[in-house]
Amino acid sequence: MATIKDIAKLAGVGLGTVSRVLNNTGYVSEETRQKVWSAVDALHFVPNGAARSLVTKRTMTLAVVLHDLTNPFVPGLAQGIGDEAKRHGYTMMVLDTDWHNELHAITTLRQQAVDGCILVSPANATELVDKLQKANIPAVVVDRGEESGLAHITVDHYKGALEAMNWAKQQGHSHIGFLAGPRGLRFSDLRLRAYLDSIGRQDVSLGEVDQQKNLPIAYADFRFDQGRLAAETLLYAHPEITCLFAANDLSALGALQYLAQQKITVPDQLAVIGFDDIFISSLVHPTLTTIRQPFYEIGITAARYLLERIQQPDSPMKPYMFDVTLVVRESC
Amino acid sequence: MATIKDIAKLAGVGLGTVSRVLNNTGYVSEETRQKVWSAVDALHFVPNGAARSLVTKRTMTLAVVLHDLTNPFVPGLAQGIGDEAKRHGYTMMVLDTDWHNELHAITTLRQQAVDGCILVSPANATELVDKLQKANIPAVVVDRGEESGLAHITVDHYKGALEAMNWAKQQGHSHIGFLAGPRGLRFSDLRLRAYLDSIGRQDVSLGEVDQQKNLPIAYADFRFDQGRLAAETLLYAHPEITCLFAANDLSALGALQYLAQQKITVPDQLAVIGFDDIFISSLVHPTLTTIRQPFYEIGITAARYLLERIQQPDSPMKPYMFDVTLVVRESC
DNA sequence: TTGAAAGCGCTAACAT
DNA sequence: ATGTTAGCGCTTTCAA
Repeated sequence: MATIKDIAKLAGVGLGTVSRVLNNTGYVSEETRQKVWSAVDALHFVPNGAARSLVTKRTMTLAVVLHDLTNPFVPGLAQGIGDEAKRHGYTMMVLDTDWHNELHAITTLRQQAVDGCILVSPANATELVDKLQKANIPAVVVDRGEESGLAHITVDHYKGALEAMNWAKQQGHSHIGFLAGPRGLRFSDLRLRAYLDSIGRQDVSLGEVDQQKNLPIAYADFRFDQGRLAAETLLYAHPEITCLFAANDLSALGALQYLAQQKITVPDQLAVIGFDDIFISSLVHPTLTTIRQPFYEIGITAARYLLERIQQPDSPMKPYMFDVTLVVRESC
Repeated sequence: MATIKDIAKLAGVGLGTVSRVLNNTGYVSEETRQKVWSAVDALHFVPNGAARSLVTKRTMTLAVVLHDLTNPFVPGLAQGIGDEAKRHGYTMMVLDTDWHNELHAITTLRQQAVDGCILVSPANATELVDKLQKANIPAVVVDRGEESGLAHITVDHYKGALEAMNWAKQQGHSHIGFLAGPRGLRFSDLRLRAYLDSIGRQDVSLGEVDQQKNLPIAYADFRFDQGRLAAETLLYAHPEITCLFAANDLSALGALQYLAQQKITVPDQLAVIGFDDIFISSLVHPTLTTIRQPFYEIGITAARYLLERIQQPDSPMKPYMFDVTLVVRESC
């Protein structure tokens, strides 16, 4: 591998000049510039990133810490981040924590010295961002940390769930069951809160939900197979239900499958409405009415925001709240 | 940020000793070892990857170059790679080329100096691997480069397509149409070849296919919407068809959607069989009969193979050919 | 078993 | 406008 020393020798100039040409900094005459570039071409020279990072303290790498690559909303998000990163000359590093090892990921980040980091709905945002801050790594959180004043981007989950409920009511449904996501995840809780408010149970706090056995709520934990089971449980316990609102599309899809097997027609006998608008939702039969989150745009924005914070670490933090859209299809 | 200098000072030892403790190399007395580690803990020291890379020439990073993060088979593959990489202390870097810029990605790789690279069905494998070789970056190709003696991993596409066809025939279908993938992609061509052979047209070379206007083949280019159109075209031109074999699940799903809209019942009026077994395929109605590729395992193997080649660059290359499995569901 | 010193390839400050 | 020099933080000889 050629080094700038080789380039300098071949071009007959000093080390500093080569560096100046490579980085377009300082004054270099057109003539020497040419000489350097042709030496670069001749030797197929590519600067050594490690050496460069060592002195500049920049790696031109962004990290994305996420929980599960196969989660259907992740690819769109990651693509947005990657595209925007590339546009600015950055590379994207992906750390899949598999819902644990978040701290381990942070250690990796510190070693690899990424310039910044996007945390996708981390389990413990505050702690992670704190650790990153100590290591001087700017971070942006997606769908978390709203309370704690971190740099974050989110979606109006509450409003989205409310819109879904309103649409269902508008379709004439007065008994709507809820397939809840995991408790403790903020955006999951927000959707649950909206559901409760919408059915007129503002009086029930999130902590009390589990005591209220008569509420038409079952936990599907955002998962397909749990969605099937939860739908079954819920319909058995609450035969009066005419519509299921699922906290995410995947569990709605599970419910849909269960209903198809039971020969329950959708939406005639039972309507279903989801949340997310993942790709699959427009393909299943019946197609799923849902709330769309603009994942790709969120990714773009997250990357852009992070890049800003990298350049100006103490610029004031702006809140980003994405709006969601009701996508009406066949299921409700 | 603390450096080993700080550690050395605090622990009252020399630089080399700290390094030896950190890397578990050479002899260090238990006592000094303790002293060093407690200094490390006290200062929250994390070694600087760039400095380390600069001297060791290793970055502990693997790159994955792929074309489209949102392609449904990618997440499983990437997860396999990432998991195996993590198990060996490596980090995964993802480069999404969006079907062009492959060469640009290579430049990034050279700069960031990854230790190795997995190319997922690159458009021009030989050229890329050649460039990487010149930069001393070991590479493993997934689904490409079989001809050219590169380190590669593939799936028995030919046999898989044959199995799909045999199953269709076994179900009593004698007029089977083909929704082809893009031409020129090796694994796409292999599936087409198997189709032709299976309908007894060994005489038609791949180059001649387009001249043979009477063949029941339409191009769906692996895409959902093209799958819809291709199904329509094909059924119009060849009403005798009773079964559609799609070169991948996504286009099969497109065909399925078209058929549902036309109130053509599947599999009674028309059977459909796909290739890939992406997640969605088990969720649509009717569920899709298809050929399963073990994406996660392929990812694991690709990473493991790459790691081997990193350790022993001139070890003999082993061919890896994954078997596929017929997954019988409702559509055929 | 340990400390000292050289050097990885580059940038940036300082001369010239 | 250009060459020289001093590190960046670490590993790795080489002595001791």
